[in-house]
Amino acid sequence: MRKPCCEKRKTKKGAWSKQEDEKLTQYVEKNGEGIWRSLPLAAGLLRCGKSCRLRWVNYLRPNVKRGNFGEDEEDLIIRLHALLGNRWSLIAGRLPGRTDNEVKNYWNTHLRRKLIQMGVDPNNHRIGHTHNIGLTKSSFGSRQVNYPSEPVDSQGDKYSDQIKPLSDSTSGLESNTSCSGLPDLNLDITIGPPSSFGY
DNA sequence: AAACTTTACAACCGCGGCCGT
DNA sequence: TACGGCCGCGGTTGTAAAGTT
Repeated sequence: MRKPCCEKRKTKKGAWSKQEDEKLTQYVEKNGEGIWRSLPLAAGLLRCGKSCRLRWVNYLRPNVKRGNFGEDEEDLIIRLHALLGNRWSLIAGRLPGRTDNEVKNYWNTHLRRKLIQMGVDPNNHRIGHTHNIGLTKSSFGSRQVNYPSEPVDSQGDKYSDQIKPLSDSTSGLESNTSCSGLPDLNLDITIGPPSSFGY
């Protein structure tokens, strides 16, 4: 059994102070990301490396977008969740400036509830407990969200402009057949204006 | 105004996978 | 091939803020 990474040293837990944020930011800006395990000592922080990484990635990183999610982002998250399930890092990777933690939190606090209110099971994106595949929920707020009507093939072209196949392996969707039974999705999704979603 | 409840989100924890030895 | 260390991920918890009674 692996020991917790922070067992060796006395480490601080809980909310980060301004001073800690500044130390971490200065260190990462000077030395770059990586080697999280040794970073706290080098930066003069009484935190474990994982904690530093989380704080940097989710909060301090310069291009992190904070604040409310737009409607286009909401739609994209819902559609991606229907395709990918709880693979938050992959979903977040398609949302510039958003982190997996933020997407996960937003899903759990807002979108899950929204889908439930709409009568959609947030786990499988089906209406109620029927086994419909290929549902089209006619309203999401004032707009429409189309769920995938069937598993995508490797070309991924069922999702028109928003979801296109990637040519390289950096999509994070690495295998042809995922262990969860999902098809090879190989998505290349960008956020466009809501009107371009084709609803 | 106070007490209580709900919501939102930052942070922690444990596990699995990858990589070097 | 086996082992150990590290990183990243997803689930869960803690708590401050907002809302309600």
